[in-house]
Amino acid sequence: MATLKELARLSKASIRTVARVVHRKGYVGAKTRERIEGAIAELGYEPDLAARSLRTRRSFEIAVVVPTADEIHMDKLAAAERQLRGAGYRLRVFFEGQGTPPEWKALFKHLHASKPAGVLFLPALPPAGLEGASGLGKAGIPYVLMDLVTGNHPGVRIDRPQGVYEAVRHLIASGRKRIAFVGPGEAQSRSRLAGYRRALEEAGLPAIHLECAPEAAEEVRRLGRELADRPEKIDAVQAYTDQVAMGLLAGLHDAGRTVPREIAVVGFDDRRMAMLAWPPLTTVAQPNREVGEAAAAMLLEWIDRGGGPPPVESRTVPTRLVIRESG
Amino acid sequence: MATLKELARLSKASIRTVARVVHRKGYVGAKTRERIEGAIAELGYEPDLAARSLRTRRSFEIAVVVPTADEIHMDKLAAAERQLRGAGYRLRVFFEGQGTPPEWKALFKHLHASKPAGVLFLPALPPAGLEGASGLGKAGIPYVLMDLVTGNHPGVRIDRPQGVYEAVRHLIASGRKRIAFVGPGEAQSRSRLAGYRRALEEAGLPAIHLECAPEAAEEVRRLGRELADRPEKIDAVQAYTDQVAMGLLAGLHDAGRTVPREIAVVGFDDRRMAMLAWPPLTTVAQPNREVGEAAAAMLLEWIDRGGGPPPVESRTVPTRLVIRESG
DNA sequence: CTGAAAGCGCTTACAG
DNA sequence: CTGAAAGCGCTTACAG
Repeated sequence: MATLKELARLSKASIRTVARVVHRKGYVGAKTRERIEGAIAELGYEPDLAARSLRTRRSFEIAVVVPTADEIHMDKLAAAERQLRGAGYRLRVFFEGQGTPPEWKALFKHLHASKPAGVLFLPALPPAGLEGASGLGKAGIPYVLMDLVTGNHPGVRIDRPQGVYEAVRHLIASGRKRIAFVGPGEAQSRSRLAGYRRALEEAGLPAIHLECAPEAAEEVRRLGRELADRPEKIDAVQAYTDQVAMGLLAGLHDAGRTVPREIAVVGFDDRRMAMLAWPPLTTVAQPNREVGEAAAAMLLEWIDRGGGPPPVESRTVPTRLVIRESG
Repeated sequence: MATLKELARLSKASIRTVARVVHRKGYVGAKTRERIEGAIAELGYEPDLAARSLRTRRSFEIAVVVPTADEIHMDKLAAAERQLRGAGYRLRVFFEGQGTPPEWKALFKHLHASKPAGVLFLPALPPAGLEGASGLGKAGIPYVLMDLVTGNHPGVRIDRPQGVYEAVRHLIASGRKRIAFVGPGEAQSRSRLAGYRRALEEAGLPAIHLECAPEAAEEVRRLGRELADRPEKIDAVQAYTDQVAMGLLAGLHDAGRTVPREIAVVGFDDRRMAMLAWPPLTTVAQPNREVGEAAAAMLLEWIDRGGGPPPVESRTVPTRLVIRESG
């Protein structure tokens, strides 16, 4: 690969001057500049990032910690990468806790030692990861959480209450009166429950929280089978995720119920499968692209400030109700 | 961060000797070694990769090109990363062609210039990417395709014919006689069709290829609606992907058909949603972990050989029939 | 077996 | 405005 030295020789200028052109700063005589730019194009020069980081002691690497590699999170990451790449950074990914138990200690030790320009944490980061993230911040390594749920971290807040609020309002507007929320317990469902309860309260309708483990497909399906026979006379469900919604649909179909005529079902996430469900799922879409772009922007801003204290504000991005056929 | 120099000072040895301990090669006196190892632990030394690659002119980066970031491909990548990380390499990801049109030229220019230790290509790589990959190989940069479909490339071949063969055999064994294949045209479906046709021929049953664009959800659903009324009297379907299978299921349900009683449906991929379909989808599972591990192994092997010509052999990994309720 | 030294490509304070 | 030079941390051929 071409080096500054070769560039200098070819264009009969000093390394110093070539560097000026490469960095687009400092005055360089018009003719000299022209020669140098010609040489850059001719040799296809790209600066050696290893040398640059060795010299400047800064890195152009953004480390990305990926606790779960599902499509909605990868869409967020793809959007972030676009921005970050444009700003001259590269993404280095660490899958952690998939297939093998996570080794947070080793990972954070490595991150502290390799000093990336910044770190991006994808959802769903467990407590051990959250703690490690704080440690990075204290050590002056900027970081951003792609899904800020709780605690005092720089991150992007996905406005779940608002999306769920809209979804439940939509159910109410279409005449539903006994709307259940199906998902995990209070702690994990907090933000969705907030929107759910607000909509119901405004309409003077009762809240019905049916708990289930969202990953337990069989359990969710069974719940769906029994849903229509429950004493609460449920006529609609806001599910915790699309996956829960799909499990409920399966159970409802098992029991011979018609969706949405007897029971409406609304999901959350808008995965690609949502439109393939039967009936196609009405759901609250996560704004993956906006999340990625907002996270990238926050991280770049903190990096450009040269480390220091974390940004005070987190950004909140809205969710969006997507109406299909299930509710 | 600690440097070799500090380590040398702390352990009263020369840099050369410290380097020996770090690299675990060459003889070092027992006492010296002990002092040095103590110092390494105490300072939490991790070598500076920028300096190392600047000096050795080799990189410890594996570039990963990601044309589509869906969960099954990310599972493959996660498995590969585990192996590669263990061997001292880091993954640098490039999402290409998601959200913005792909810029293959710029990407490959960058890859040639930055000389990663190797490059991993995830499915589904379009022709422009394939061509660029060959170019890397010719320039001495090892690469592996995670899903080798066609052409002469080092890569992992997913044994689709065998999985589809098993699936169709399973359908035949359960009494199906008019088994259709639903998916895109000959070229794209070739490997699946091979397994499909072999099973049918062996049983003396007719092949029925119904074409559809796998991404066109509405079209697939319509096809599903009309499936049972077709002159071919179809009683089972092998779908191109789980997504096609789900679309067909939706259409079949629209038309009031019972699955699998009237028509059995088998998918391909075993996405996480497959078990959430109604009825839960019988499908052919891609061996994501094995694919990732095989790809990593091939890449490491080529890297260790120090570039040169590509490995002659591609590896083939088997697929696996997962029987649920839809067929 | 171990030490002193050169040099990878870059950036940048210092001269001229 | 532009040139010569030092040094980032590492590896490694060369001495001793």
